[in-house]
Amino acid sequence: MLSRSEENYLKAIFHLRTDKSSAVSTTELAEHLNTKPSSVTDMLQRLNSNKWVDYRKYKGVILSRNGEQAALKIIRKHRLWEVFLVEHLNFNWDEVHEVAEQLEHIQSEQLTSSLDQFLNFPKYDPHGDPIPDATLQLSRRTKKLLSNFKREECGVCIGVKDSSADFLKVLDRLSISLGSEIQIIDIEEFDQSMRIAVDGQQKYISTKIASNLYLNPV
Amino acid sequence: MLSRSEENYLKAIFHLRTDKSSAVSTTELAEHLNTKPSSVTDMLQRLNSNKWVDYRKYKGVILSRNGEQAALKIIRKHRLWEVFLVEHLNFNWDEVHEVAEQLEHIQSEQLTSSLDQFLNFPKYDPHGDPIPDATLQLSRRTKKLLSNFKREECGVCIGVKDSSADFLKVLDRLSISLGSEIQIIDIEEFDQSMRIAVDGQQKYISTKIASNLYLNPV
DNA sequence: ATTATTTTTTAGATTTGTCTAAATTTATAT
DNA sequence: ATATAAATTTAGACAAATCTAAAAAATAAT
Repeated sequence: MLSRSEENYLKAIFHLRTDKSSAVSTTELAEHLNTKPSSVTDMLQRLNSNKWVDYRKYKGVILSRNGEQAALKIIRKHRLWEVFLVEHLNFNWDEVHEVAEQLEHIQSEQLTSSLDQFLNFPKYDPHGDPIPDATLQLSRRTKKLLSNFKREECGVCIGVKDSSADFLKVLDRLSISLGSEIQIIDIEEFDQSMRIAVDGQQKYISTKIASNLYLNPV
Repeated sequence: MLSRSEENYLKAIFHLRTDKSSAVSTTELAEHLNTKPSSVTDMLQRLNSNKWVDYRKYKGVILSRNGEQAALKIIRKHRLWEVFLVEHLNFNWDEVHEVAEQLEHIQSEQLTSSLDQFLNFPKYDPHGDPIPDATLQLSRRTKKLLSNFKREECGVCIGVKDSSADFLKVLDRLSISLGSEIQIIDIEEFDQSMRIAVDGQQKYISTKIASNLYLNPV
């Protein structure tokens, strides 16, 4: 069985690899996990000898089939708990992460599947990220950064790229949440900042905000 | 902050001390925690130097004020989660313990208090044990073992002494659960076995069963 | 009250996960 | 192509939590 620390490494490798699709480097992992490169090397050697990852000296690491399944299980639990915290315990979406980091390590198949059922088999978590189902499949949908939209185009907010508390607070202030309908009214030539309508209400947002919001085009 | 292992020691001392009210011995703790006496000694010395317990060589250990508060916090979380699992995730009362053992270590004041509220501030867990409230007070009520009742007396089932899966299964089979009204119809002189009525239905039970069921006399 | 037995503690070793400092390999720059 | 810088690994150490085996203290038995 995987230790908590091993689980965190697998999860980190998964997250760092999804966009990059090349091997993950020791330094990257060390930064992401707030630890030292030498500690990462040690752990990767252990995970490699137990076949959770494919790691080669100086060449970085990728998840094995087993490792990826294990990572998906943890992510599934993490995201289900986030839904529970927001929908039933009235957490704000910027308060859930820290607690979900702990809850994701609880070991009980029965707990995970009952929770899934209790929550009505949600497909997305409160940040719009997909929740692996019981067979660990992720649902995909087209998502496009708001910053890549053109004048007059429309979309529904389905997720965030940056999920830091700071950014989520900005969204709260702008009354933007998952499901908000957003229309691009105008784009400033000078700095690409945008005038948009959020569920009818006009707002003005910076490029930085626009480039961290995912919309599903309509 | 307490490690998971330290938390388990505090909880064990609390549980072993409630009935006994004398100091808890090293061997007792070792058995209860499935570990060796030498490991217990090590840990008690550490807990003692951090003022969680009052431990003296060869004399056993009791909780300090701090230690008792810490133990009550863990017990509060454990029992709240048990209520959640049974009432909302359809766990049977013999399936909750193992999972609650993990959930009790999650650190988040906000989580505990929101969960308490979500569950409507329950005073007792699914085994009838009292849940410490936000100020860590336990509600008390008179409870008497069924085996101490006399012919024709009545009571409401409010808890179990033995909460092993085996015993809880027996109770399921007898349709005895928390809140069941029980009347003693007859007691066999020979072996103290009992004929009782559970919510009107007559049943025959052994002394061993009777001496593990708590009733609130009416 | 001595001896024998049981309980408890100490000493020393082990595993996991981490660290620092030094050595090695890879990448970059002239 | 070689020197320099950056990234990575190795070696050795440490803390937490455990273990076994041996020593010490407390308890029980004669």
